[in-house]
Amino acid sequence: MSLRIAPARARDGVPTATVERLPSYLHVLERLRASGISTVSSADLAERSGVTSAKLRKDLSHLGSLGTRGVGYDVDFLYRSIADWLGVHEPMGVVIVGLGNLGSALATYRGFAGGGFRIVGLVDSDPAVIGRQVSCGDALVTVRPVADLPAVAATAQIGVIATPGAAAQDACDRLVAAGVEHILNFAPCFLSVPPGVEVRAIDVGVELQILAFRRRQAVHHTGAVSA
Amino acid sequence: MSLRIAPARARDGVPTATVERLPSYLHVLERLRASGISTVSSADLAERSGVTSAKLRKDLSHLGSLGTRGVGYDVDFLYRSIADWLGVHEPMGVVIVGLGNLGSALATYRGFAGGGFRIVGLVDSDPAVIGRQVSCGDALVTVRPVADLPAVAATAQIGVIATPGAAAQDACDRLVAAGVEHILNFAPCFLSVPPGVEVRAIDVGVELQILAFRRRQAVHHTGAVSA
DNA sequence: TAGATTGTTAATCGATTAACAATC
DNA sequence: TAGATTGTTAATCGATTAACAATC
Repeated sequence: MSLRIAPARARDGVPTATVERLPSYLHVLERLRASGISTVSSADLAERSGVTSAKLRKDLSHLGSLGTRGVGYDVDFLYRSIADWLGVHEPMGVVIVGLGNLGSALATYRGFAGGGFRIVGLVDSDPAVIGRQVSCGDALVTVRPVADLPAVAATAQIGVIATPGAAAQDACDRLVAAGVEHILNFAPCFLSVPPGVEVRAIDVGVELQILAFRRRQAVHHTGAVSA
Repeated sequence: MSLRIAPARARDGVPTATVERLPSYLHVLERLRASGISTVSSADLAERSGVTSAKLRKDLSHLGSLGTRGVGYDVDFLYRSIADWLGVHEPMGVVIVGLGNLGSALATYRGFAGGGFRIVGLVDSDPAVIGRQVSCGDALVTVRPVADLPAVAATAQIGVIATPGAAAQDACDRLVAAGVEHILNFAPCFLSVPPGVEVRAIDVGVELQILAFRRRQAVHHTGAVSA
C-alpha cells in the first residue's frame, strides 16, 4: 500500500454520534500500531472497539475513503487520518479544580500527559492541599488557591471539575469567568452555564444506578418487594 | 395533594434513553426534597436536570401519570415513584478491582455508600496495597489479593474495574468467572465479555478528546496547521 | 478470474420536539 | 371561570442496520 495524502477533511456534517466514537477507534489503532499490526479489516477493528462493522465503516466514510476494497485499512494511515481530523496534535491546556482523591487521580492520569493534553494548573480551596506538588506526567505542578484561578485558567482551554457537588457550581462559574468554555464535570450535579459554554458530565452515581437497574431487570424481578 | 399509590409499573417498553436519565431526575429531586421544596413543574425540574421540559414529561409519562395538570409534580411522590421504579431500595454489592488513585477515589465515593450500594470487596495485585484498610462509608474494608477475587465477588452483583488498561481484561475475566455480570469499566480499553454480561465504560481520555475536538471546532479552525 | 472487503444506499428503528387537548 | 401545566399526539429528526454494487 503506497503512501497516501489524507483527503480534505470536512468537519461539518459529521454526526455527533460518529465524532464521539472516533477517539475510541484512535485508541484501538494506537495499540494495533504498537503491536506491529499494519492492516485491519472493518470487522476486526469494529470488534476490538465494541461496535458493528457496518457502523464502523459508516463512521469512517464521513472522513473520506480511507480504506482499500478487498484489503482493509492501513493501520498507520488510518490512525494519522483520524488523529489529523480530530486535531489531536494541537496542545490543550487543562486546569483541574478540586484535588481530593478523584482530582489527584485525574492529575496523574496518563491520558492527560499523552494525547496532546497538558496540565497547566491545579486548584483547591483546602489549605492542607494548597502548595502540594503533584507529578503530572513529566511536569511537577503546584496546587494553588482558588483565588489564583483566574491567572491559572488564563492558559487553559479545558477545565475539569472534581470538587464535591456543593462546590461545583462555584468552581464552574469561576472557570467560565476566567474564559474557559469547555468543562468536564465529575461532580454529581448539573451545572448551569451561559450559552456558548459546553459541559460534559460524568456522574459515577448515575452510571451505577443504570447498571444496578439493568441487573435488577436481568433477574426478572419476580415477586414484589415489601411496600 | 392527597397521598397516592404508585401505579403498576411496567419495566418493559421504556426507552433506553429514558432509563438512563431517570437517575439524574432522582438526584435532583433528592436535593429539592432536602431543601423543603414540595412541588415542581416539569419546566423547573427539567431546567435543573439539563433537559427540555417536553423530554422530561415524555420520560416520566413512561412510568405512569405522576403529576397533576395545572399544578405540577409532588416532589416527594415523584421521588418515591422513580426510586421504586428503578428499585434503588434493593441493596447492591459492589467489588472494586484496582486500588490506585482512581480505585481509592471510587471506594470512598459517597455515591456508593448512599443509594443502595455497599462495597463488599476491594482487590488489588500490589503487595504494597494488599491489607490496607479503606474507609467505605461507615464500613472499613480490607484490600485483598487478586487470588481472593472469587470469594470476594461471590456476594457482589456489580464489579468496578479501576486497574491500568493492561490489567483490565484479566480483571474482567476473573469477575465474569466469579459470576459478576454487570461491570463498570474505568480502564482505557474495550473489554470483551461473553453474552449476557453487560459492561458500561467510562473513558476519561475519550471524554477529553471529544471536548478538545469541540473546542477546536469552536474556534473555527481557520488556516491550516503545518503538514 | 475469484475471493475479499470497502463505501454507499435505502430501509428501519428509536429519540426528540412542538403543539395542544385534557384537566386541575 | 380563567390560568396553568400535564400527558399525549403526530411530525421531525438522527442514528443504526442490512444488503450490495464497486473494486481491489
